[in-house]
Amino acid sequence: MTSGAARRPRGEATRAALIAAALTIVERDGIAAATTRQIADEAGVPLGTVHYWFASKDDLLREVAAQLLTQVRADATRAESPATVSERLATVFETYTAMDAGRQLALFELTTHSVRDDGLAGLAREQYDTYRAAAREAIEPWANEVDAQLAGGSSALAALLVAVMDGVTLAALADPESPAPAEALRLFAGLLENAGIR
Amino acid sequence: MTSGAARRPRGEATRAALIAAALTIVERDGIAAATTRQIADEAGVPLGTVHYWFASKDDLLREVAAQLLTQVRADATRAESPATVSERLATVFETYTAMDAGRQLALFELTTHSVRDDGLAGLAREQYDTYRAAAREAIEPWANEVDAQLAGGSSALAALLVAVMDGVTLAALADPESPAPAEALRLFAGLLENAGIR
DNA sequence: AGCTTATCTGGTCATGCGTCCAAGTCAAGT
DNA sequence: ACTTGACTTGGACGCATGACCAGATAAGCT
Repeated sequence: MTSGAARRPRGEATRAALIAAALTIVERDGIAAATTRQIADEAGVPLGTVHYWFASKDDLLREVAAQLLTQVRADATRAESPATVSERLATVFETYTAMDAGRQLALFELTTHSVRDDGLAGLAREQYDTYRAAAREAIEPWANEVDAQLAGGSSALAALLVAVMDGVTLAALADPESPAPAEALRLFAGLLENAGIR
Repeated sequence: MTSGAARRPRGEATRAALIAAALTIVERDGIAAATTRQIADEAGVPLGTVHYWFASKDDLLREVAAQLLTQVRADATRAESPATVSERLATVFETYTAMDAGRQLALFELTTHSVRDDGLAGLAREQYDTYRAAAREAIEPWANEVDAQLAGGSSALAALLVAVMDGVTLAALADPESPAPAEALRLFAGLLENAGIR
């Protein structure tokens, strides 16, 4: 990460490093552990630098959240298009579970934190808008089929997919040993096929 | 002369009051806001009392979690038995949404907090065991039907119900204006009926 | 009565927090 | 060569935090 860019204002690199460091800590240790000191330490810069580049800690947090959502979008579009919905569901699930557990937790923490804290208002909504958009895009190939056969159409299905993935992920985080999340997901795929979606 | 007002020792009542106060704060302002001082203040006792009754803040937190789970169990069993699964689903959803938003958030915070913090290890697992048990109990009347028709049986259905409710609830918290959560739930009920569960 | 034990209380401790600032550094522009 | 302005730095500020303690008080027992 130290590679050149000598022509550009060096400062921006520091700013980016701080965001990256904050992201690392949020994923590894949680939002609560992301203090200004820890972040500065992780980035290898003195404490004072943090407040030169960010007016407040919440400002930094907002940038971290934006980066997190960008990664979610990237992960969502990266998955290829399998033949059937249940295969698609399986790959999406794999993408989720392959994702670092810390990042999964961070996304949940981000939601609750945003709902509680006025300083981060609206962030949770953007987060779930992003989720639903990604899901809608993922089922795009079956859109016509779904719209014809399912109440609420592909929009409702996208929302349901997000809900199921969220619930399954959270349950898997809470109890990694339990087979319940995987079973639930398999059942859900069966229900979809039952409804004529494949 | 120190201010008189010699109060009589209340014993265990003080302990219970502290747990109740902590619960109030956790639901109203979040786990992060539940500091020992805030709790003592809410309970109307001096700060020192907190550490007389609880060895550490985590100890108090554990009691709060236990109380929270007890309430969840009570809410789950309180609901009456409707005629069909989709009606049952609707009443469960109402129970969830009727629940204070603060409490819903608190339960999610509890999960993430427990997974992150070694001091509260195992709590999240107990939480989701409780959820699944409640769900299994809720669909008990249809157990035979479900076991015969659905892959994974009523155990898998219970897990899926929990996942859907969790996901839908979280989405509703993140964006109270959006109709997506309700749509998703309606679609899910339709999928169940499609599978022959009523 | 005195003695013992449980409960309560105000104050103190070290630590960590977000924020701020005055002085320092250094490359680019004149 | 000198000024400018972006960038960096170490230290400081006031406040909140979890934990702890020695002394005060009340209740129960002999």
